[in-house]
Amino acid sequence: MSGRGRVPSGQPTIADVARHAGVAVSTVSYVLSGKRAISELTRNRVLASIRLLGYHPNAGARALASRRANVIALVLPLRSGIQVPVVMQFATAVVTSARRHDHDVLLLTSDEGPAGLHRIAAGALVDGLLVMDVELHDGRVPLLRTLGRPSVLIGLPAESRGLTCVDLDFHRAGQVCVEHLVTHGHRRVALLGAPAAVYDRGTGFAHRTRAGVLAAAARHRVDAVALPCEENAAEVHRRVVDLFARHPDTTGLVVQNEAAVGPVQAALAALGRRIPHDVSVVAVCPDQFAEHASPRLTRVPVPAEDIGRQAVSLLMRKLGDEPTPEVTLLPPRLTVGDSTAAVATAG
Amino acid sequence: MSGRGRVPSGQPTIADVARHAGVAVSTVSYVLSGKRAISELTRNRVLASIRLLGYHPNAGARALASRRANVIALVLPLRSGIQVPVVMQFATAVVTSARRHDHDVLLLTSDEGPAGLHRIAAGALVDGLLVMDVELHDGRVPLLRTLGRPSVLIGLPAESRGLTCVDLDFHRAGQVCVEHLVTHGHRRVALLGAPAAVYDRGTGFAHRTRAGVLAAAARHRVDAVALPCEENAAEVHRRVVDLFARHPDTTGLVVQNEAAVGPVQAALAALGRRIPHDVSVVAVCPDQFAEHASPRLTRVPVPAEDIGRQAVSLLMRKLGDEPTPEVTLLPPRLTVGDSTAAVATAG
DNA sequence: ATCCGTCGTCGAAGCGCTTCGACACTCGGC
DNA sequence: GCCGAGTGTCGAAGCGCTTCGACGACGGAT
Repeated sequence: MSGRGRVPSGQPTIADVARHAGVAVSTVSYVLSGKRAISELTRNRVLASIRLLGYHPNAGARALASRRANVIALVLPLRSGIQVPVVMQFATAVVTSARRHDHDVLLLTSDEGPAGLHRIAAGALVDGLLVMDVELHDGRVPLLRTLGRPSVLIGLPAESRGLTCVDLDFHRAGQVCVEHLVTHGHRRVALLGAPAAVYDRGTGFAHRTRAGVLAAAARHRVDAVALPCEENAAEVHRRVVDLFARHPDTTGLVVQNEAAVGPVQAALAALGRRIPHDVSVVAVCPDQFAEHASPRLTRVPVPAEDIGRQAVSLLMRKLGDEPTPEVTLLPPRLTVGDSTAAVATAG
Repeated sequence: MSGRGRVPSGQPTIADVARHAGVAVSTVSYVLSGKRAISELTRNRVLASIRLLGYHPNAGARALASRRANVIALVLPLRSGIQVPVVMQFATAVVTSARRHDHDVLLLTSDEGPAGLHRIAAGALVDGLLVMDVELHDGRVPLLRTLGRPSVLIGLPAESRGLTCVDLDFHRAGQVCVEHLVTHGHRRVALLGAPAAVYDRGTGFAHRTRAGVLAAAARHRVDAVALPCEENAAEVHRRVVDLFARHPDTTGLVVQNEAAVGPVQAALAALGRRIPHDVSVVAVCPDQFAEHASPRLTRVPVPAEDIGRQAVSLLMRKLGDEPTPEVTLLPPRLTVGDSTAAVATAG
């Protein structure tokens, strides 16, 4: 009496398909992978059997034999102050793009620390990693180099040699905002940026935007201040009041914090400054958000979808051992809304 | 001349560990799984070798041999109008809890449709599924029954027989809000709920909250209206103005839409109605959010963390073939803030 | 007719792990 | 001194798939 026999899983296996189609197991495999020529006739017979039996290849077996899990990791730190909706947009773009490349996405937060990345990578649970919310001096960067698996960063650390990074060109975005304001005659502008904690830990996009704003202001010889900006209404209110107390002649605002946009508008209203008559506002934020605000904001959208797609396709290229550029910065595009106007001619 | 020899992966295998420790492969396996007794001495020797070699078990091989991937799927539809931050909170709670149970999380959006769920489940990529944003008549529910893998719903469909569901008791939450207002003497209340689209597709939590609000109002014989509520400021403003035009004697507001809270406050301010002197506001939303609003809101927090943890632990129980309750509803707790007060005695 | 190159298919050897039965041992009870 | 019941360890058989080499069959060139 057989003896060992573990119970069969219930799911049909490739052997079942082969038997049903009257071909060898390897033939079924080649039909599925397309790695060898198979006659039209055989292919159709096999495909019919597959459909009939409801066959789905076993992921574990496939990963084991092919040394490819067809899964990529999405590493999301989920720190305080991150812009949740933007992150979510990235995540969905990544999942969707990955599926187009026949890969699935494993979600990793960082609270397991470096050990988590090791476990995942060394255990061959994933073929490659996508790392989000990158800091200028990110501790994960050296780690990535030791993992022995391809990775792509969404964001740009200070030192990008040997890496593959994708992001919006936030430096340029900051410049573009200021230039737009300058073109409209504004001579004193302010950046209301990310929460202080985000700058403190050296998050790339915040620093780069600030640098861009300040650089453009300097070049055009306009006065500029950059302020961090928390996300709750009371804080924002205080900031704005304070800003206009110190610099009453401020007429241009760059806001890089979608959560702060509403409160900023409210605060300006409370100060009796109208948008755009008295103060022009440019936002760096997801497009949807800016579009539904009222007035419709002049903005530099963060193209989360594009970036996510790019990131995935770069990672796929690396998985296929193709060379990839170290840094891919998407050019910012400024969309004019109703929140900016020429500066009012002095009384 | 070996011949076949594929290149070795580079990662040490269990065989390497066994050789290094001078034991059999199976012994290493038992040290790792604890499924058979191993002497202290041997265990330590093996563990030392593991650490020394930097061994991590290959996930695919393990999944194949044990028929357990140690991965669960998190199914997020990501439809319009979902409350992104809440969803994100769930997601991170799920990932964290899953790790505690030695599982990883595969992120699935629904844009691949039912086929995606089949692929994942039949291919044994995951051991079980966690399904979020459940509608009253969710098309995925019958599907889940056919997958042959355990699943847990975060949310509550109309028909929950044979399922396992976890959620906040939103019906009770609605009641609690109204009761709080009634206790403070309010006689006309309104619910500003989720966006219309959310009700239209029959999302459970929105309907259940509305039902709870209306039921409590009826029982306490106070007047109540329930309005859907979009997320952009202009819409909200119109709604609120309209509400008070029709029912100027409204003094209690239940808001179940964190994105709308700010605009609601602004609209009330614009109408010259102060919180809480003229109008009391109770929010159903994540705690963090309510806590940082000003005034600090009276709220029924959505305990995303708890729910996520519960969901995972129920799923783990199902994976272990233990019985689970069909419906687990967490009791709502109302936290008093500064946005509600006794109704002003009529002038 | 013969030879060679292609095409389509097959069989078998793993991939790295878990798990089952077998097989020493040791130890207490009689 | 022997038996039986644990203990601790080993060997081997898969898990379901991919991939490599082999090998007929066929067709065009010689």
